[in-house]
Amino acid sequence: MQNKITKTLKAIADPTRREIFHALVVAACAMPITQVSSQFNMSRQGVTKHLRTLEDAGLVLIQTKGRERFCYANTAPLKEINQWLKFYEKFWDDSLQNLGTYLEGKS
Amino acid sequence: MQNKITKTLKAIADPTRREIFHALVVAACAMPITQVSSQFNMSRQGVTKHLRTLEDAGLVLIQTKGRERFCYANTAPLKEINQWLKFYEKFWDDSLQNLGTYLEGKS
DNA sequence: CAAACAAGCAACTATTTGGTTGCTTAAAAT
DNA sequence: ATTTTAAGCAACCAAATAGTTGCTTGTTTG
Repeated sequence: MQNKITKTLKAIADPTRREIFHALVVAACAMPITQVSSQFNMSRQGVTKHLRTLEDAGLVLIQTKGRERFCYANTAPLKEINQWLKFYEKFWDDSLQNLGTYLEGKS
Repeated sequence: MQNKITKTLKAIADPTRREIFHALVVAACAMPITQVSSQFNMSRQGVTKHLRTLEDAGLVLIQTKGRERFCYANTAPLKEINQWLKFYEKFWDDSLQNLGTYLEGKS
């Protein structure tokens, strides 16, 4: 349904999800869901939903071990966002002045 | 209500909005709303709503001239996303291998 | 085996989002 | 001065989102 970059952007557009993702990145080791959710002022199910969104975007990988499900951050999908941004870097710092130029010509 | 980066990310998380933004960037000149909306298979009001979201994120600047409202892209807010990404660049390419290492230690 | 624990599933709710249409206002053109 | 045009506003709608709770399932552990 949604393409990859849209999924990734939507995943990180939510501040709670950015926090969850960040926590997993800095943890540098896999964590079972309960342990993740214990760090947030939210029900386990709430966190699970966010984790699923992140997993769907590939930003979190989950591996089952017995009754536990270990979550781990994967930053790779962020590369695509970086690529997307690269195109617009060319336009940084000259947008406003162009607007000025254009509007002057009009008046 | 929402902080800046969240607004920016939400704005570009929508594919239609990314298209509108892109069209304005490559146009390199300000365009009245009707002209923007003519490029999309959507009502003018639909496009206007998206433009407002983009404007609220600072990605589009709008200046009124008579009965027209000229829209212009401003890429500056993307810098903040770039900053956000920078932190995670450090972790690119080693996420998966760390997971492997961790899980091996567990078994 | 029984108790405790990790997590999934389903149902429900409120809010936000992406879109529409109809009507009004104000500026420009004829 | 009338008509056309640009755009705003408001109301409405369906679908998605962010969250909750209650219950079940399956794995550990005592």
